[in-house]
Amino acid sequence: MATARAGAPDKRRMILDAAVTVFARQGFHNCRVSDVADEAGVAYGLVYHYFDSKEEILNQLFLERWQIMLDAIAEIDSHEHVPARDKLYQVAGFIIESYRNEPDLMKVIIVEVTRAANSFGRLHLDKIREAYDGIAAIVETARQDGTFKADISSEFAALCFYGAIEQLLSGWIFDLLPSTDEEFERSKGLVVDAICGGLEAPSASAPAVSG
Amino acid sequence: MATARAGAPDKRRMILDAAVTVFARQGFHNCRVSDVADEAGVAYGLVYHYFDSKEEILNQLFLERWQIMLDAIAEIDSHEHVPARDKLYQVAGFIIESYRNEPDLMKVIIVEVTRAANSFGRLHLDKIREAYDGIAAIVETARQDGTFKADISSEFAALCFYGAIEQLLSGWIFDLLPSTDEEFERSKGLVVDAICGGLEAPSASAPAVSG
DNA sequence: TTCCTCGTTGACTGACGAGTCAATCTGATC
DNA sequence: GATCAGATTGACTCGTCAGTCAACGAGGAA
Repeated sequence: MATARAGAPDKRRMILDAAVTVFARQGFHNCRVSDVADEAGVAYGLVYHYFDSKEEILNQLFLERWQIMLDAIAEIDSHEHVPARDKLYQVAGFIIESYRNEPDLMKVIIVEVTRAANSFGRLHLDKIREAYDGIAAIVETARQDGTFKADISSEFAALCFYGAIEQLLSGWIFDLLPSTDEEFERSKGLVVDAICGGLEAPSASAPAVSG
Repeated sequence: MATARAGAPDKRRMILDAAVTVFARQGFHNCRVSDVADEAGVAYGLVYHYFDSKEEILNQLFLERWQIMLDAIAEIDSHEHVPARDKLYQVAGFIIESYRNEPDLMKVIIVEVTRAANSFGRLHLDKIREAYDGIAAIVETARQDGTFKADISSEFAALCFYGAIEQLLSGWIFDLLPSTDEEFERSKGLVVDAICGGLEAPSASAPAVSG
Protein backbone atom coordinates (compact mmCIF):
# COMPACT_ATOMS: atom_id res chain seq x y z
CA MET A 1 0.00 0.00 0.00
CA ALA A 2 2.04 2.81 1.33
CA THR A 3 5.03 1.14 -0.21
CA ALA A 4 5.15 1.49 -3.95
CA ARG A 5 4.86 -1.63 -6.06
CA ALA A 6 7.89 -2.76 -8.00
CA GLY A 7 8.25 -0.41 -10.92
CA ALA A 8 5.65 1.98 -9.55
CA PRO A 9 7.51 5.17 -8.82
CA ASP A 10 7.33 6.77 -5.40
CA LYS A 11 5.57 9.97 -6.32
CA ARG A 12 6.45 11.68 -3.08
CA ARG A 13 10.12 11.11 -3.71
CA MET A 14 9.72 12.22 -7.30
CA ILE A 15 8.21 15.48 -6.12
CA LEU A 16 11.06 16.07 -3.68
CA ASP A 17 13.65 15.37 -6.36
CA ALA A 18 11.89 17.60 -8.84
CA ALA A 19 11.75 20.34 -6.23
CA VAL A 20 15.52 20.18 -5.82
CA THR A 21 15.99 20.66 -9.54
CA VAL A 22 13.47 23.46 -9.82
CA PHE A 23 14.48 25.30 -6.66
CA ALA A 24 18.12 25.15 -7.71
CA ARG A 25 17.36 26.38 -11.21
CA GLN A 26 14.83 29.11 -10.52
CA GLY A 27 15.06 29.76 -6.82
CA PHE A 28 12.38 28.97 -4.28
CA HIS A 29 10.55 32.27 -4.61
CA ASN A 30 10.86 32.46 -8.36
CA CYS A 31 9.23 29.16 -9.13
CA ARG A 32 5.64 28.04 -9.07
CA VAL A 33 4.36 24.90 -7.48
CA SER A 34 3.21 23.97 -10.96
CA ASP A 35 6.85 24.05 -12.09
CA VAL A 36 7.66 21.42 -9.50
CA ALA A 37 4.66 19.34 -10.49
CA ASP A 38 5.59 19.56 -14.17
CA GLU A 39 9.20 18.64 -13.48
CA ALA A 40 8.01 15.64 -11.48
CA GLY A 41 5.58 14.67 -14.25
CA VAL A 42 2.71 14.79 -11.81
CA ALA A 43 -0.54 16.68 -11.49
CA TYR A 44 -0.55 19.96 -9.61
CA GLY A 45 -2.91 18.77 -6.94
CA LEU A 46 -0.80 15.77 -6.06
CA VAL A 47 1.85 18.02 -4.60
CA TYR A 48 -0.72 19.07 -2.00
CA HIS A 49 -1.64 15.47 -1.39
CA TYR A 50 1.87 14.82 -0.11
CA PHE A 51 2.81 18.22 1.30
CA ASP A 52 0.88 20.87 3.16
CA SER A 53 2.56 23.75 1.42
CA LYS A 54 5.37 24.78 -0.86
CA GLU A 55 7.44 25.63 2.20
CA GLU A 56 7.01 22.18 3.64
CA ILE A 57 8.81 20.74 0.65
CA LEU A 58 11.80 22.94 1.33
CA ASN A 59 11.60 22.09 5.03
CA GLN A 60 11.71 18.44 4.21
CA LEU A 61 14.68 18.79 1.89
CA PHE A 62 16.62 20.83 4.40
CA LEU A 63 15.91 18.77 7.51
CA GLU A 64 16.63 15.49 5.76
CA ARG A 65 20.03 16.60 4.52
CA TRP A 66 21.09 18.76 7.43
CA GLN A 67 20.57 15.96 9.88
CA ILE A 68 22.91 13.79 7.85
CA MET A 69 25.55 16.48 8.17
CA LEU A 70 25.02 16.91 11.90
CA ASP A 71 25.35 13.18 12.37
CA ALA A 72 28.50 13.14 10.27
CA ILE A 73 30.08 15.90 12.33
CA ALA A 74 29.20 14.11 15.56
CA GLU A 75 30.62 10.89 14.21
CA ILE A 76 33.84 12.57 13.15
CA ASP A 77 34.24 14.14 16.57
CA SER A 78 33.52 10.90 18.38
CA HIS A 79 36.87 9.36 17.54
CA GLU A 80 39.39 10.04 20.28
CA HIS A 81 43.05 10.90 19.89
CA VAL A 82 42.55 12.35 16.44
CA PRO A 83 44.09 15.79 15.98
CA ALA A 84 41.58 18.63 15.60
CA ARG A 85 43.02 19.60 12.26
CA ASP A 86 42.32 16.12 10.93
CA LYS A 87 38.79 16.22 12.24
CA LEU A 88 38.20 19.60 10.66
CA TYR A 89 39.62 18.25 7.43
CA GLN A 90 37.05 15.48 7.58
CA VAL A 91 34.26 17.97 8.21
CA ALA A 92 35.33 20.18 5.32
CA GLY A 93 35.71 17.05 3.22
CA PHE A 94 32.25 15.85 4.05
CA ILE A 95 30.61 19.14 3.16
CA ILE A 96 32.56 19.56 -0.04
CA GLU A 97 31.83 15.97 -1.06
CA SER A 98 28.16 16.61 -0.41
CA TYR A 99 28.31 19.47 -2.83
CA ARG A 100 30.23 17.45 -5.37
CA ASN A 101 27.68 14.65 -5.27
CA GLU A 102 24.50 16.66 -5.03
CA PRO A 103 25.23 20.22 -6.09
CA ASP A 104 21.60 21.13 -6.67
CA LEU A 105 20.49 19.97 -3.24
CA MET A 106 23.35 21.72 -1.49
CA LYS A 107 22.73 24.86 -3.50
CA VAL A 108 19.11 24.88 -2.40
CA ILE A 109 20.01 24.29 1.23
CA ILE A 110 22.64 27.00 1.31
CA VAL A 111 20.94 29.59 -0.85
CA GLU A 112 17.37 29.12 0.32
CA VAL A 113 17.84 28.14 3.95
CA THR A 114 21.27 28.65 5.46
CA ARG A 115 21.87 32.00 3.83
CA ALA A 116 18.24 33.01 3.98
CA ALA A 117 18.09 33.12 7.74
CA ASN A 118 15.94 36.20 7.47
CA SER A 119 13.01 34.66 5.69
CA PHE A 120 12.84 30.95 5.50
CA GLY A 121 15.94 29.93 7.41
CA ARG A 122 14.67 31.64 10.53
CA LEU A 123 12.71 28.48 11.31
CA HIS A 124 15.90 26.53 11.28
CA LEU A 125 18.29 28.80 13.14
CA ASP A 126 18.51 26.23 15.91
CA LYS A 127 19.43 23.45 13.53
CA ILE A 128 21.99 25.69 11.87
CA ARG A 129 23.45 26.58 15.22
CA GLU A 130 23.83 22.89 16.00
CA ALA A 131 26.30 22.64 13.17
CA TYR A 132 28.38 25.47 14.60
CA ASP A 133 28.23 23.76 17.96
CA GLY A 134 29.47 20.50 16.50
CA ILE A 135 32.44 22.24 14.96
CA ALA A 136 33.02 24.24 18.13
CA ALA A 137 33.17 21.01 20.11
CA ILE A 138 36.06 19.83 17.95
CA VAL A 139 37.88 23.10 18.45
CA GLU A 140 37.22 23.15 22.16
CA THR A 141 38.99 19.86 22.72
CA ALA A 142 42.01 21.18 20.90
CA ARG A 143 41.96 24.35 22.97
CA GLN A 144 41.92 22.30 26.13
CA ASP A 145 44.95 20.29 25.15
CA GLY A 146 46.81 23.34 23.96
CA THR A 147 46.90 22.46 20.30
CA PHE A 148 44.70 25.43 19.42
CA LYS A 149 45.04 28.97 20.70
CA ALA A 150 43.20 29.62 23.92
CA ASP A 151 42.44 33.24 23.18
CA ILE A 152 40.10 32.47 20.28
CA SER A 153 36.89 31.00 21.63
CA SER A 154 35.73 27.78 20.06
CA GLU A 155 32.43 29.39 19.03
CA PHE A 156 34.27 32.15 17.25
CA ALA A 157 36.59 29.67 15.58
CA ALA A 158 33.65 27.55 14.46
CA LEU A 159 31.99 30.58 12.92
CA CYS A 160 35.10 31.46 10.95
CA PHE A 161 35.62 27.91 9.80
CA TYR A 162 32.05 27.38 8.74
CA GLY A 163 31.89 30.82 7.15
CA ALA A 164 34.93 30.10 5.04
CA ILE A 165 33.49 26.81 3.82
CA GLU A 166 30.13 28.31 3.01
CA GLN A 167 31.77 31.12 1.10
CA LEU A 168 33.72 28.54 -0.81
CA LEU A 169 30.56 26.66 -1.75
CA SER A 170 28.97 29.95 -2.73
CA GLY A 171 31.91 30.58 -4.99
CA TRP A 172 31.24 27.32 -6.78
CA ILE A 173 27.50 27.82 -6.82
CA PHE A 174 27.79 31.21 -8.48
CA ASP A 175 30.66 30.32 -10.78
CA LEU A 176 33.15 32.58 -9.10
CA LEU A 177 35.37 29.54 -8.73
CA PRO A 178 36.06 26.67 -11.13
CA SER A 179 34.04 23.56 -10.27
CA THR A 180 36.38 20.71 -11.07
CA ASP A 181 37.09 17.57 -9.11
CA GLU A 182 40.67 18.72 -8.65
CA GLU A 183 39.55 22.03 -7.22
CA PHE A 184 37.17 20.31 -4.81
CA GLU A 185 39.91 18.02 -3.65
CA ARG A 186 42.53 20.75 -3.30
CA SER A 187 40.11 23.03 -1.49
CA LYS A 188 39.50 20.54 1.30
CA GLY A 189 43.11 20.83 2.33
CA LEU A 190 43.45 24.52 1.58
CA VAL A 191 40.53 25.66 3.67
CA VAL A 192 41.86 23.72 6.65
CA ASP A 193 45.37 25.00 6.06
CA ALA A 194 44.10 28.55 5.85
CA ILE A 195 41.97 28.45 8.96
CA CYS A 196 44.08 26.21 11.18
CA GLY A 197 47.53 27.18 10.00
CA GLY A 198 46.69 30.74 9.04
CA LEU A 199 47.58 32.72 5.97
CA GLU A 200 50.86 33.96 7.29
CA ALA A 201 54.02 32.11 6.42
CA PRO A 202 55.72 30.51 9.38
CA SER A 203 58.72 32.58 10.38
CA ALA A 204 61.90 31.17 8.90
CA SER A 205 63.35 30.29 12.31
CA ALA A 206 60.37 28.14 13.29
CA PRO A 207 60.65 24.67 11.83
CA ALA A 208 57.50 23.31 10.24
CA VAL A 209 55.83 20.92 12.65
CA SER A 210 54.42 18.61 10.03
CA GLY A 211 54.96 18.13 6.32
CA MET B 1 13.77 72.96 -7.30
CA ALA B 2 15.41 69.62 -7.07
CA THR B 3 17.10 70.65 -3.87
CA ALA B 4 14.78 70.69 -0.89
CA ARG B 5 14.18 73.98 0.83
CA ALA B 6 15.47 74.45 4.32
CA GLY B 7 13.25 72.44 6.60
CA ALA B 8 11.52 70.74 3.71
CA PRO B 9 12.38 67.09 3.96
CA ASP B 10 13.97 65.31 1.04
CA LYS B 11 11.24 62.78 0.33
CA ARG B 12 13.48 60.63 -1.80
CA ARG B 13 15.92 60.23 1.06
CA MET B 14 13.06 59.61 3.46
CA ILE B 15 11.84 56.77 1.29
CA LEU B 16 15.30 55.23 1.13
CA ASP B 17 15.69 55.46 4.89
CA ALA B 18 12.25 54.03 5.48
CA ALA B 19 13.08 51.20 3.10
CA VAL B 20 16.13 50.32 5.18
CA THR B 21 13.99 50.07 8.29
CA VAL B 22 11.24 48.08 6.63
CA PHE B 23 13.51 45.76 4.64
CA ALA B 24 15.54 45.04 7.76
CA ARG B 25 12.45 44.36 9.85
CA GLN B 26 10.32 42.36 7.44
CA GLY B 27 12.66 41.33 4.68
CA PHE B 28 12.52 42.57 1.12
CA HIS B 29 10.12 39.92 -0.11
CA ASN B 30 7.90 40.01 2.95
CA CYS B 31 7.08 43.67 2.83
CA ARG B 32 4.79 45.69 0.64
CA VAL B 33 5.71 48.89 -1.09
CA SER B 34 2.92 50.42 0.96
CA ASP B 35 4.82 49.47 4.12
CA VAL B 36 7.74 51.53 2.91
CA ALA B 37 5.46 54.43 1.99
CA ASP B 38 3.77 54.28 5.40
CA GLU B 39 7.09 54.13 7.23
CA ALA B 40 8.25 57.17 5.27
CA GLY B 41 4.99 58.98 5.95
CA VAL B 42 4.41 59.42 2.25
CA ALA B 43 1.74 58.42 -0.24
CA TYR B 44 2.04 55.12 -2.03
CA GLY B 45 2.36 56.67 -5.45
CA LEU B 46 5.24 58.90 -4.47
CA VAL B 47 7.49 55.90 -4.16
CA TYR B 48 7.00 55.36 -7.89
CA HIS B 49 7.66 59.00 -8.57
CA TYR B 50 11.19 58.57 -7.28
CA PHE B 51 11.87 54.94 -8.11
CA ASP B 52 10.95 52.73 -11.04
CA SER B 53 10.34 49.68 -8.93
CA LYS B 54 10.66 48.15 -5.51
CA GLU B 55 13.87 46.51 -6.64
CA GLU B 56 15.38 49.80 -7.68
CA ILE B 57 15.18 50.98 -4.09
CA LEU B 58 17.22 48.01 -2.95
CA ASN B 59 19.62 48.53 -5.83
CA GLN B 60 20.15 52.06 -4.79
CA LEU B 61 20.76 51.17 -1.16
CA PHE B 62 23.21 48.46 -2.08
CA LEU B 63 25.20 50.33 -4.71
CA GLU B 64 25.50 53.46 -2.59
CA ARG B 65 26.91 51.59 0.39
CA TRP B 66 28.93 48.97 -1.40
CA GLN B 67 30.85 51.57 -3.34
CA ILE B 68 31.84 53.21 -0.09
CA MET B 69 33.27 49.91 1.06
CA LEU B 70 35.10 49.27 -2.20
CA ASP B 71 36.64 52.73 -1.98
CA ALA B 72 37.63 52.13 1.62
CA ILE B 73 39.36 48.86 0.74
CA ALA B 74 41.21 50.51 -2.12
CA GLU B 75 42.26 53.35 0.12
CA ILE B 76 43.50 50.98 2.80
CA ASP B 77 45.53 49.04 0.25
CA SER B 78 47.01 52.18 -1.28
CA HIS B 79 49.35 52.84 1.63
CA GLU B 80 52.71 51.26 1.03
CA HIS B 81 54.91 49.49 3.53
CA VAL B 82 52.00 48.57 5.73
CA PRO B 83 51.92 44.88 6.72
CA ALA B 84 49.09 42.89 5.16
CA ARG B 85 47.81 41.88 8.55
CA ASP B 86 47.38 45.53 9.48
CA LYS B 87 45.58 46.24 6.25
CA LEU B 88 43.26 43.31 6.76
CA TYR B 89 42.64 44.54 10.28
CA GLN B 90 41.57 47.87 8.83
CA VAL B 91 39.28 46.17 6.35
CA ALA B 92 37.66 44.04 9.03
CA GLY B 93 37.44 47.12 11.22
CA PHE B 94 35.75 49.13 8.50
CA ILE B 95 33.12 46.49 7.84
CA ILE B 96 32.42 45.88 11.49
CA GLU B 97 32.18 49.60 12.17
CA SER B 98 29.75 49.90 9.30
CA TYR B 99 27.57 47.35 10.97
CA ARG B 100 27.91 49.03 14.35
CA ASN B 101 26.85 52.37 12.94
CA GLU B 102 24.15 51.25 10.55
CA PRO B 103 23.08 47.75 11.49
CA ASP B 104 19.81 47.88 9.55
CA LEU B 105 21.46 48.97 6.34
CA MET B 106 24.19 46.36 6.62
CA LYS B 107 21.64 43.72 7.45
CA VAL B 108 19.68 44.56 4.33
CA ILE B 109 22.79 44.54 2.16
CA ILE B 110 24.04 41.23 3.49
CA VAL B 111 20.76 39.40 3.81
CA GLU B 112 19.02 40.69 0.71
CA VAL B 113 21.90 41.15 -1.68
CA THR B 114 25.23 39.62 -0.74
CA ARG B 115 23.74 36.39 0.58
CA ALA B 116 20.91 36.38 -1.92
CA ALA B 117 23.15 35.96 -4.92
CA ASN B 118 20.60 33.60 -6.38
CA SER B 119 17.75 36.02 -6.71
CA PHE B 120 18.49 39.66 -6.31
CA GLY B 121 22.22 39.63 -5.72
CA ARG B 122 22.79 38.02 -9.11
CA LEU B 123 22.69 41.50 -10.61
CA HIS B 124 25.52 42.52 -8.39
CA LEU B 125 27.82 39.55 -8.54
CA ASP B 126 30.41 41.68 -10.29
CA LYS B 127 30.34 44.33 -7.60
CA ILE B 128 30.56 41.66 -4.94
CA ARG B 129 33.50 40.11 -6.69
CA GLU B 130 35.23 43.46 -6.70
CA ALA B 131 35.33 43.32 -2.94
CA TYR B 132 37.00 39.92 -3.02
CA ASP B 133 39.45 41.27 -5.55
CA GLY B 134 40.30 44.21 -3.31
CA ILE B 135 41.05 41.89 -0.43
CA ALA B 136 42.92 39.53 -2.70
CA ALA B 137 45.15 42.40 -3.82
CA ILE B 138 46.22 42.97 -0.23
CA VAL B 139 46.99 39.30 0.22
CA GLU B 140 48.83 39.07 -3.08
CA THR B 141 51.35 41.71 -2.09
CA ALA B 142 52.06 39.81 1.09
CA ARG B 143 52.47 36.58 -0.84
CA GLN B 144 54.98 38.26 -3.12
CA ASP B 145 57.12 39.49 -0.27
CA GLY B 146 56.93 36.17 1.51
CA THR B 147 54.90 37.33 4.50
CA PHE B 148 51.98 35.16 3.51
CA LYS B 149 52.08 31.56 2.38
CA ALA B 150 52.58 31.11 -1.33
CA ASP B 151 50.59 27.91 -1.58
CA ILE B 152 47.28 29.53 -0.73
CA SER B 153 46.15 31.67 -3.63
CA SER B 154 45.19 35.22 -2.85
CA GLU B 155 41.70 34.65 -4.28
CA PHE B 156 41.19 31.69 -2.02
CA ALA B 157 42.50 33.60 0.97
CA ALA B 158 40.21 36.53 0.20
CA LEU B 159 37.22 34.22 0.04
CA CYS B 160 38.03 32.74 3.45
CA PHE B 161 38.63 36.12 5.01
CA TYR B 162 35.49 37.68 3.63
CA GLY B 163 33.46 34.57 4.43
CA ALA B 164 34.55 34.65 8.03
CA ILE B 165 33.61 38.30 8.39
CA GLU B 166 30.24 37.86 6.76
CA GLN B 167 29.50 34.89 8.97
CA LEU B 168 30.40 37.02 11.94
CA LEU B 169 28.00 39.76 10.86
CA SER B 170 25.35 37.12 10.30
CA GLY B 171 25.91 35.94 13.84
CA TRP B 172 25.17 39.43 15.10
CA ILE B 173 22.26 39.95 12.72
CA PHE B 174 20.53 36.78 13.87
CA ASP B 175 21.42 37.09 17.53
CA LEU B 176 23.69 34.11 17.57
CA LEU B 177 26.37 36.39 19.00
CA PRO B 178 26.11 39.18 21.56
CA SER B 179 26.02 42.63 19.93
CA THR B 180 27.98 44.80 22.29
CA ASP B 181 30.57 47.44 21.53
CA GLU B 182 33.16 45.34 23.32
CA GLU B 183 32.36 42.33 21.16
CA PHE B 184 32.59 44.39 17.98
CA GLU B 185 35.94 45.74 19.03
CA ARG B 186 37.34 42.41 20.13
CA SER B 187 36.10 40.68 17.01
CA LYS B 188 38.08 42.96 14.72
CA GLY B 189 41.28 41.61 16.17
CA LEU B 190 40.09 38.07 16.59
CA VAL B 191 38.97 37.54 13.03
CA VAL B 192 42.32 38.76 11.75
CA ASP B 193 44.18 36.65 14.30
CA ALA B 194 42.16 33.62 13.32
CA ILE B 195 42.60 33.98 9.57
CA CYS B 196 46.13 35.37 9.41
CA GLY B 197 47.65 33.62 12.40
CA GLY B 198 45.48 30.52 12.27
CA LEU B 199 43.67 28.69 15.00
CA GLU B 200 46.58 26.50 15.92
CA ALA B 201 48.85 27.51 18.75
CA PRO B 202 52.38 28.31 17.66
CA SER B 203 54.63 25.43 18.55
CA ALA B 204 56.51 26.11 21.77
CA SER B 205 59.89 26.18 20.04
CA ALA B 206 58.87 28.91 17.61
CA PRO B 207 59.15 32.35 19.18
CA ALA B 208 56.21 34.66 18.59
CA VAL B 209 57.16 37.16 15.91
CA SER B 210 55.12 40.01 17.26
CA GLY B 211 53.24 40.70 20.46
C1' DT C 1 -20.51 -6.96 -9.66
C1' DT C 2 -20.54 -3.58 -6.08
C1' DC C 3 -18.41 -1.00 -2.73
C1' DC C 4 -14.71 1.37 -0.58
C1' DT C 5 -10.32 3.61 -0.09
C1' DC C 6 -6.78 6.13 -1.52
C1' DG C 7 -3.95 7.98 -5.27
C1' DT C 8 -4.51 11.20 -8.86
C1' DT C 9 -6.24 14.99 -11.77
C1' DG C 10 -6.47 19.94 -13.17
C1' DA C 11 -9.81 23.73 -13.43
C1' DC C 12 -10.98 27.11 -10.28
C1' DT C 13 -10.92 30.64 -6.44
C1' DG C 14 -9.42 34.07 -3.57
C1' DA C 15 -5.99 36.91 -1.84
C1' DC C 16 -2.42 39.63 -2.47
C1' DG C 17 0.49 43.26 -4.02
C1' DA C 18 3.29 45.69 -7.72
C1' DG C 19 2.67 49.17 -10.60
C1' DT C 20 -0.64 52.86 -13.06
C1' DC C 21 -2.93 57.07 -13.56
C1' DA C 22 -6.01 60.85 -13.35
C1' DA C 23 -6.79 64.19 -10.11
C1' DT C 24 -5.16 67.51 -6.73
C1' DC C 25 -1.88 70.44 -4.46
C1' DT C 26 2.02 73.80 -4.06
C1' DG C 27 4.62 77.44 -4.97
C1' DA C 28 7.28 79.89 -8.40
C1' DT C 29 6.94 83.25 -12.30
C1' DC C 30 5.00 86.78 -14.95
C1' DG D 1 -4.70 86.17 -10.65
C1' DA D 2 -3.36 83.31 -14.37
C1' DT D 3 -0.38 79.84 -15.75
C1' DC D 4 2.71 76.15 -15.45
C1' DA D 5 5.79 72.35 -13.76
C1' DG D 6 6.70 69.30 -10.70
C1' DA D 7 5.34 67.07 -6.24
C1' DT D 8 1.89 64.39 -4.10
C1' DT D 9 -2.18 61.57 -3.51
C1' DG D 10 -4.56 56.94 -3.20
C1' DA D 11 -8.13 54.24 -5.55
C1' DC D 12 -7.87 51.11 -9.03
C1' DT D 13 -6.20 47.49 -12.38
C1' DC D 14 -4.35 43.40 -13.57
C1' DG D 15 -1.48 39.47 -13.44
C1' DT D 16 0.12 35.95 -10.60
C1' DC D 17 0.03 31.85 -7.83
C1' DA D 18 -0.70 29.22 -3.50
C1' DG D 19 -3.96 26.40 -2.09
C1' DT D 20 -8.90 24.02 -2.75
C1' DC D 21 -12.06 20.75 -4.29
C1' DA D 22 -15.12 17.91 -6.85
C1' DA D 23 -14.51 14.36 -9.85
C1' DC D 24 -12.20 10.35 -11.75
C1' DG D 25 -9.40 5.93 -11.69
C1' DA D 26 -7.42 1.67 -10.01
C1' DG D 27 -7.24 -2.10 -7.29
C1' DG D 28 -8.54 -4.80 -3.26
C1' DA D 29 -12.26 -6.96 -0.48
C1' DA D 30 -16.79 -8.98 0.02
